[in-house]
Amino acid sequence: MNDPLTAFPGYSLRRAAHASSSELATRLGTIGLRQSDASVLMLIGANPSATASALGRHLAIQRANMVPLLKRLEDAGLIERAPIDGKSQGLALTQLGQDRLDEARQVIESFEAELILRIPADHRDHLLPALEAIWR
Amino acid sequence: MNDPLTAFPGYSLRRAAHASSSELATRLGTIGLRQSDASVLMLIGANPSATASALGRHLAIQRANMVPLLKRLEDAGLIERAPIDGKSQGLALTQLGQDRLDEARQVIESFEAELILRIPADHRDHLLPALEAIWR
DNA sequence: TATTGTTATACTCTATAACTATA
DNA sequence: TATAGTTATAGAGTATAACAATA
Repeated sequence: MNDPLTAFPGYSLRRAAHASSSELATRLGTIGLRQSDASVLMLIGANPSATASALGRHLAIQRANMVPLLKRLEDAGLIERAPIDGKSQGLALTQLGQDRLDEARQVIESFEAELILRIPADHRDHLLPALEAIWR
Repeated sequence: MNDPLTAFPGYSLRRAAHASSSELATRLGTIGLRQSDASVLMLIGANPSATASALGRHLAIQRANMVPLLKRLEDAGLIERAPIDGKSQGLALTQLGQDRLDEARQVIESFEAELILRIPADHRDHLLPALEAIWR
């Protein structure tokens, strides 16, 4: 089939992200996490007592959409909240959350390693800086 | 904020695709098209009398999800269907569809040109081959 | 006044299963 | 038997508006 789309980096970006994302989602699913769950756990792990709003801003997830996400993690016993002041609450991993994060990190790191290996060596080191120029 | 995610190409791939995708969606919205609409129009334009199933396979859109998409394009008077045999139907652009495709192409091409310019020159030519290695 | 957390809601995208009719 | 088109449906991601309480 004649394909005028694949010449566009933007189109390939979408297709590559979708393919890679589906694969990672499947793997994280085996430990009961979504990609957004894993992102939030990693960010809380690296920033104990961060607030929901701050995490959302950093991850480009809106405040309103953080609510069910955090509720899910809390209901699963992975995170807990502690009041900072009357308005904000700091988030932290429980021990179970820390353990789950360790599992997630293993899944993600082996996934990322395989992803990088798929890229021909002469293009490999250019990918991350090129992508960051697009969204950062 | 301490961020362990941005070191991962897979994460940056998602963020870059989302950022780029939102921007293009906004621009295509001004001419009344979604990204999937524009993709399908471009593919029909380059492959007259292609079937819905074949387009879907090529674009990674499932048969079932092609139905409302094509109905929308047909209702808007952009495409028409012609029976190939008792089972399949070939898709073609109407004159209105051809005109809309020309508009979409302008939007996409200027978008893609800007996207490429955002990437530092020494990384620029590596992006497309790296992305294609991921999903093709 | 701006921000935090929240509720409610809606739209889009994606996925699966099942059905009919035809190749 | 496999394929094309279709229906119905569900899950997930994303977006906006609005509200109360607090900084």
